[in-house]
Amino acid sequence: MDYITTQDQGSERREQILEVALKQFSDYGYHKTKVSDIVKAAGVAQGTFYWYFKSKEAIALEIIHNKEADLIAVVLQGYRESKVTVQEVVQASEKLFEDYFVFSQQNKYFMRLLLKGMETEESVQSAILETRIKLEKAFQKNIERAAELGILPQKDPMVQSALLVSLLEGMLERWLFNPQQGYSKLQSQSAKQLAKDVVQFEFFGLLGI
Amino acid sequence: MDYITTQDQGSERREQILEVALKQFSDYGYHKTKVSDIVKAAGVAQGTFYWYFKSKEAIALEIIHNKEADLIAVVLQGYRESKVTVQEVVQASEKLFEDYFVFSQQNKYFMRLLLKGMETEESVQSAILETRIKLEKAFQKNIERAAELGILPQKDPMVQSALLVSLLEGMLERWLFNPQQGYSKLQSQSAKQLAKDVVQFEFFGLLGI
Amino acid sequence: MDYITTQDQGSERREQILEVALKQFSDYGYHKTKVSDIVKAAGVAQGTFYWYFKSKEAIALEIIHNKEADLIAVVLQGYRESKVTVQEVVQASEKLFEDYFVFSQQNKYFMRLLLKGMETEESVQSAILETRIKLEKAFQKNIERAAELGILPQKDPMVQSALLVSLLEGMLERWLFNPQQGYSKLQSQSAKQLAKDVVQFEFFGLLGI
Amino acid sequence: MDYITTQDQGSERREQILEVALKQFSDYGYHKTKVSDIVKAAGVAQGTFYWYFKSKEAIALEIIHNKEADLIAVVLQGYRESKVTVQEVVQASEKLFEDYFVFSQQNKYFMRLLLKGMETEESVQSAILETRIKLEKAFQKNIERAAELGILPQKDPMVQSALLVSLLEGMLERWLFNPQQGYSKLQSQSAKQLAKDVVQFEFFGLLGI
DNA sequence: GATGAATGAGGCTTCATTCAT
DNA sequence: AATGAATGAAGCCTCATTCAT
Repeated sequence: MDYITTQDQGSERREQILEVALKQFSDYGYHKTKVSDIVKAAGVAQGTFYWYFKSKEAIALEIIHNKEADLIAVVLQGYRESKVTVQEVVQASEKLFEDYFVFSQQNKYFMRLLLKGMETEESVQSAILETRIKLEKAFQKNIERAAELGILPQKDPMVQSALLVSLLEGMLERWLFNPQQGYSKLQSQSAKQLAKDVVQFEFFGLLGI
Repeated sequence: MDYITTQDQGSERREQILEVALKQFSDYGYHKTKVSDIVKAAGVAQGTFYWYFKSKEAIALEIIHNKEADLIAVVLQGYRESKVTVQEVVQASEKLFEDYFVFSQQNKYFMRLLLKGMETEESVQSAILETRIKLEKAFQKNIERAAELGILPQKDPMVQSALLVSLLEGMLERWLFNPQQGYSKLQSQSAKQLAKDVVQFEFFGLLGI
Repeated sequence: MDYITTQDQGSERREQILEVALKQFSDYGYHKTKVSDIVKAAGVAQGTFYWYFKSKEAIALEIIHNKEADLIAVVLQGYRESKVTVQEVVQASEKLFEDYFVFSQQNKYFMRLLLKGMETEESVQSAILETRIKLEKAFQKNIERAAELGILPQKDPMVQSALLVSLLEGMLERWLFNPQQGYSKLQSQSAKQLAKDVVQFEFFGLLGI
Repeated sequence: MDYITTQDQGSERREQILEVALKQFSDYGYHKTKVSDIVKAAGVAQGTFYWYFKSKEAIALEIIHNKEADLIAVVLQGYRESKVTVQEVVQASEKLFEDYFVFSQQNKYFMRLLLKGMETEESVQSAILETRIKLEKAFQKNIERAAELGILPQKDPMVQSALLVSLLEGMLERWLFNPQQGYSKLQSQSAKQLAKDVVQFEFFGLLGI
């Protein structure tokens, strides 16, 4: 007989409500997701929601903050080793982008919130925006390092990271979220293949080799 | 001496409500924009809104459809003349992107709706999505033509237009909409300069000349 | 060339609005009939309605009062001559009921208002009720006279007229107004035949000769 | 000692709202009865209404359906035993009519809805009409049986039941619902006495024995 | 911890009526 | 006389949040 303590059963419930809320926010948006929907899907009573969370806004905020660190970690980790040749940088980029796409695949709902930026309270909006900025900063830092090493031409790194992240986010959106026409070929690609396409374009543009 | 007829004064009211609504939808989103807010800002009574529009949903739909054609026209027009050298294509691209950014600047609120894709009724959502798809299709067609002419390498034009539009939309977002930190340098650029940056990256990538 | 004065053209409009309103009140009821519906059907502008009538309530009141006198006249006229034999009374009744049904047929919409007693303002309600009471009083007076002449047994004339009018109104409703099942045979009857049925029942009951 | 469970307290609230709504619908009609009136009279908040009922229309429908079965049962039960003489049939009729009037007295508000047929949504209208048709069918069936047994002359049973129900409904209206003049004597009668009057007229008419 | 009934502010919309022309 | 745009009170309903148990 295992002595399962009940002390963290609440925790489990909490986790479950969080998950359900994330999915619904992502699928239907913040306003169209009613607290009553969340509790129904989570199989708890309406009051229970408010035992665990102060408000609908609070749970949204928590959802954002929860995964922020994980996402940033993916990017920062991607550049840890120093590289010296273009070849190495390209390979590192490929690896990084793949990680980014894999993470997005595994955290589809979260990423949709981040990109589609739900229409919600100021506080949540800000949280989303900040996360995205942090992410872009992480990319920017790496571009700067590569420029210092003479691997990349010396151009405005802010603009370059903006271009790069635009690429990543745009492709991610089309790959994971756009349900309909046109992108079926894209959607059947693996994260690795998608990363390759982006890297190719990133470094060499349309005319590229 | 012009005899200004009063006959379209009603039309003016209508137009004014449309404008106010567009701005508010763009600034605060669909759900947070109350009909009562719109009429207050437009200086008319609540009932007046319903004299001109069937519902809140209807005005949103009309807003989208209103400018769709204009936007598409900008892109289609951009490629009318045939080009034969890379130089010409690059220049044409620059011109096109500039037009796109200028249009966006002049229709800032509309473009924000399009990109941030407000959380709203199905019908409006679809209208937005369709507009974006049409836009991308327009770009795709031109890439295909350039490939046929041997100006661009023969790659998947769907992926290439997706990459391109990602670039444009991402930069547009950072240029026009992101109110805060980091993008001040970007935001002070002219549409022309921004177009140059994007074209440079588009054709030659990070490593480009 | 006829010199049609335009002075009563307004009158015509007025009449037309009255007619349209009567039909709509009867068909859809007071509350479900909107002033905007009436004017649409009458082919005039919304403001025109209020040139002719003080309010929606006022037009309803006028409609009721308009035909009240006609209806009462039908009943009072029915008993003008003195009768001395049962035979004569029965024949007179038959004639009277036929008149009543014919009038109802010709004033279908008005009679429906009277019987279904629309859900409306107090004042209109009262007007309807009063009309019905006047009608019943007219019947009652005649029953009293017949009783005095020894033609009818001396019973409570109030109850008898109530019974009689119940009969008339109930059959009228089923004959003219009930659109559906069961009454098709009834509905194809003439006013004369219907009057016969009612008179038969009135004087002799179910067991009657 | 009774252990009154609190489990159906919610049910009590529901019941109370139903009752209040029935009374108000009956007294003022469907449209003039506002949901805000109902909850005020019931002493609950506006939202509470919508916890128990989907809409104003839904509660009206439920009210109708609730008592329909009871009413039909009264009529059907009235004729269960077989009768062979006129005397027996008359007595059975008297009993049945009395039951009908007693039920009506006890369900005054419901019966008013049924007879005055409130101006409301299609669905409720239909529910009311159907109930009335079922009732008349029940009467018709019994008249047919009496005719088969040779107790009543062979005439059109549809017409006869129509006449009969007209009588019952008309008298009920005057007995229970007409607040004013003229019917005071009627209104002070017992259900039994009223039933007698109607039966007398039903079988023998004005001239009756 | 958990329930679900209860709350009430506030949103969208309708519609009788008024007003400027 | 006539128009039709404009008004605003008021109705139905939603839904985040609270409360008694």
